[in-house]
Amino acid sequence: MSQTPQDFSSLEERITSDYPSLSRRLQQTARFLLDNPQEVAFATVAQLAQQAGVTPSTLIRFSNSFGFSGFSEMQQLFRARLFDELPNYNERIHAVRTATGETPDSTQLLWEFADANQEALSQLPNRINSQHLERALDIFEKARAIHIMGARRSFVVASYMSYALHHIEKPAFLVNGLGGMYSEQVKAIDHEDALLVVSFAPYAQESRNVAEEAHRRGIPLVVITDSNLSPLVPLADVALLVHEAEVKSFRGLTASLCLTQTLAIALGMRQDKALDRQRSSDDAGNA
Amino acid sequence: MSQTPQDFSSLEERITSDYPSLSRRLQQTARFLLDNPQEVAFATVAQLAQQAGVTPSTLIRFSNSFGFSGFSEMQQLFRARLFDELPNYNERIHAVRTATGETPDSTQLLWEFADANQEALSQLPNRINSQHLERALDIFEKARAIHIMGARRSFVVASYMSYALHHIEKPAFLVNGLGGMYSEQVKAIDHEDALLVVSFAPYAQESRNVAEEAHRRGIPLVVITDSNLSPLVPLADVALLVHEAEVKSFRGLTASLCLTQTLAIALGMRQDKALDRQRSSDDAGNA
DNA sequence: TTCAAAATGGAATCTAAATTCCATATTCGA
DNA sequence: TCGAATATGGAATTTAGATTCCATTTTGAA
Repeated sequence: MSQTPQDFSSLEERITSDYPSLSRRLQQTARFLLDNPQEVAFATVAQLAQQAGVTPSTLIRFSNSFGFSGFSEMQQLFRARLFDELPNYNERIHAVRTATGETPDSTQLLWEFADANQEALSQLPNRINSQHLERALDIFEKARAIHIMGARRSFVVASYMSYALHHIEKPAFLVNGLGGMYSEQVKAIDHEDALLVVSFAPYAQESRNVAEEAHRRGIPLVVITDSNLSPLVPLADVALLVHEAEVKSFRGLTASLCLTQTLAIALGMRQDKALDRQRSSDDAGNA
Repeated sequence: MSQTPQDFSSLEERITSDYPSLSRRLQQTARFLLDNPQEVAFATVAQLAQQAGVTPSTLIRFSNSFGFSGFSEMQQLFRARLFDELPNYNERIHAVRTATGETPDSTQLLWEFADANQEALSQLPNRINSQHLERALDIFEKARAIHIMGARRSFVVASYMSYALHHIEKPAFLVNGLGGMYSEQVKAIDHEDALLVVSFAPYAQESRNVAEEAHRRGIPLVVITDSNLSPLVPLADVALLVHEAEVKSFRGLTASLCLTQTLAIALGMRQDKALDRQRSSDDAGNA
């Protein structure tokens, strides 16, 4: 006696292996489901039944025969699949919580944070627009030096970017406002440089000011922020949006850090390529 | 009078441009919808309303105000988006990889980083020893103030800890070596305080010096590092070990950040509990 | 060929979700 | 500070969809 499948891939397997023993209509249903998993995730029983050429009852029976309480239950697996194979976040948290008793102790909390951050990371690449990413890199590559600004929470991201850029030997300066000299630091930015501003709700005033100043001066501006509604978006040449995990009303930074890491390394790879090209054209010239 | 949006991106645009003229609740709704398009595609009005912190009516009103006959009609756009944008995580990675040939472009890289960091996060809670975590929290809770030190890459983690502690209103000082004054800053640490040193291979000399100084003076020392073989471990009262992801020989920081987040919030929860206890015993005294 | 068992379709029912409506609260201008 | 206009929450209602049930059909063994 086999278990009811808990995720899409085991369901898929089960259907495939049981297929020969199914009745004509159920086979027809099976074929349809495996061929159109996307459709199944969204549509209603009636719609699917029609498309599959069976009756709604057949779909229900099919679900029941695989151990589900009804079609809806089975449909959840088709939906979860679209969420990058991740089952429902809340259910998992809940599972951990009940397993460890009522009071969430620090280890419990660690699980929750790790989980929430994983979730954020899994969605990050889907949410980042490839064109935007490329354009940000174009700007950085052209820039003689990159200036980076982030206040409060965003400072962490800014300092990481600064570190990573040093690592790939791209000139980088952290606009840190030491001695209250934000605006002086912005004034020192050359027109051949670029500026990266990182800012999340509630959007520190210092960051807005710096972004505005750079915008006014026509300095190429890339921003990393959390929403299209951020006041920095209208000022930016390119805006990269990240969505961070939140646990106990405290937001993480993993997605932003991961994006930052990517920006720096991608930039490093571009630089290497450019250097290679330069070398080989030099060789050609010498030959 | 503008048209009802027919696809997700025009809806997104419309929401963004109309945002300022919306009421408080509708703005809240707008933010939620734009931040969680995936969720919106699947969940029911009631679930979404709860997550967004509004009532179901608000979601309907929101949909109506953008010209839809109801929420369901608007939801179709969120679904359509998933339908053509997201085949499947693995398929996606593969598609990106083959489409771009051998050289991984920036988007490909983003997938790799996100994936690697997810992996690191998934192992983090298992690798962290619960007792160690608790002991670190004990030390922090007892401390009047927490001093934090991290150089280079670890500086990012240190500054995040500093931010997070301010957030929970625990006195925190970043030992930043401004003006080359590391040792002066360590000398200023009181015996009732605690020190957190973050250091990863190749273990910056400054961090070792600071840790040694604190150890000599008998100041409670917690370290976050990457191996039991780290020179900081013998000096520490508690050592927390994290294992970071590595892509293109570049290490991430997500696991350390996640641990840091946990430390801060767990500490915050302890403080709250202590405060509650204090209050209720005060009440008892008054009665 | 017949009959019992299994499968099927579709109407009837039941459930859950979407929507409407209205009383209350909030905002904003006078 | 008041009152009108607008916004909001939540209960009541409606609607759509899932599920069940049963009469009919098909299958396959004797």
